[in-house]
Amino acid sequence: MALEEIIATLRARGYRITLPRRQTLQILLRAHSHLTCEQVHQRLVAQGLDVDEATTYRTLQWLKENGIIAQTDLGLGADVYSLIDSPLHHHLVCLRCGRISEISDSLFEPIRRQVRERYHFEPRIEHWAIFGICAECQSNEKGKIEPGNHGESGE
Amino acid sequence: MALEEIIATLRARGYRITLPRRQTLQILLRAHSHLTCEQVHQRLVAQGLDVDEATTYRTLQWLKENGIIAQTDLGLGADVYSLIDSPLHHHLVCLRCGRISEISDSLFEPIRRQVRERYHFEPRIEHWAIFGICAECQSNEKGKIEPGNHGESGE
DNA sequence: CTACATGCAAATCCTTTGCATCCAC
DNA sequence: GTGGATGCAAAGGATTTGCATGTAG
Repeated sequence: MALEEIIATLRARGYRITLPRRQTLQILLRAHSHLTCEQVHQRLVAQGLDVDEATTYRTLQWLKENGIIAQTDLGLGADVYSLIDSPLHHHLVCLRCGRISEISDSLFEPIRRQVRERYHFEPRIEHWAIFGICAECQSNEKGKIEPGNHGESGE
Repeated sequence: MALEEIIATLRARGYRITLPRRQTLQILLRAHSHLTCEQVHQRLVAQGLDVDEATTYRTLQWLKENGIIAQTDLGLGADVYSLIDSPLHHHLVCLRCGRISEISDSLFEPIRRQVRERYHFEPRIEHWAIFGICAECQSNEKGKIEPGNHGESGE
């Protein structure tokens, strides 16, 4: 979906289109990846827009409520925000090394269908993180935190 | 898994078994559901154990690192902690009314398998929340936040 | 005994909020 | 003109941390 198209939709819903809102949206459209609020804010400032970070939080919240972007916890401390555009994608996050990789949305289709059919629940699975251990860390430190294994220290 | 069995495992890993640790574990074993750190702490105090909440956070962290419990964000503000015991279960959380319902782990088996096979990634899907709109809210306020629909206000 | 766990209190840090001002419509 | 959006600054609240003390092994 193009910028002006989204803008028009939001305007049609009765919202006011301000410069902070327009530019925030533009940044997310161009990003092609997820960004923290802080990162979005930094880019806004870099573009010469003297906007407050609280406003950026409010704008992101608003875009989320309007189904334009998704909010995700990737274990980075701060949540990330990303455009909901097709094709959807999700992430694998390694609990050991922190590496984040991308996975296809197709894996989630079965679970979406079953949740709809069996529970009559409409799932919003737009940008997810699956935590676990990546291939590399599996070979490096086999099942270090597996229950039943023998670890060594509290940290 | 029984209390003493878990204790023995942890002791074998070289950890010290203190009263706060033993009783925290006991509370989680008896709970048969998820609890926030605050709730765990309250129960510890109610049992007459004058433990600090910071210690409770540390204990929960430790149990998590040792694969005994899972930590989940159910959208309640604070994360919840629950024993990893079979059969696993997960939750549907309604974004409208907040209702939380339980779903079977079997829905997740396909995605676990595919993540393992296709990405050689070992997923830790122990206690998840799927956010979305429950059946009741769907009929009450059809697709209020669907992209493409016409909502009304910022709040 | 000695290192690890705890108590206490303060700090962190993401996120939200109150209120006066401003501006999109 | 008017109500919604923003700036500013401060609060909020879950979680973490530093350090002295206590205690499990």
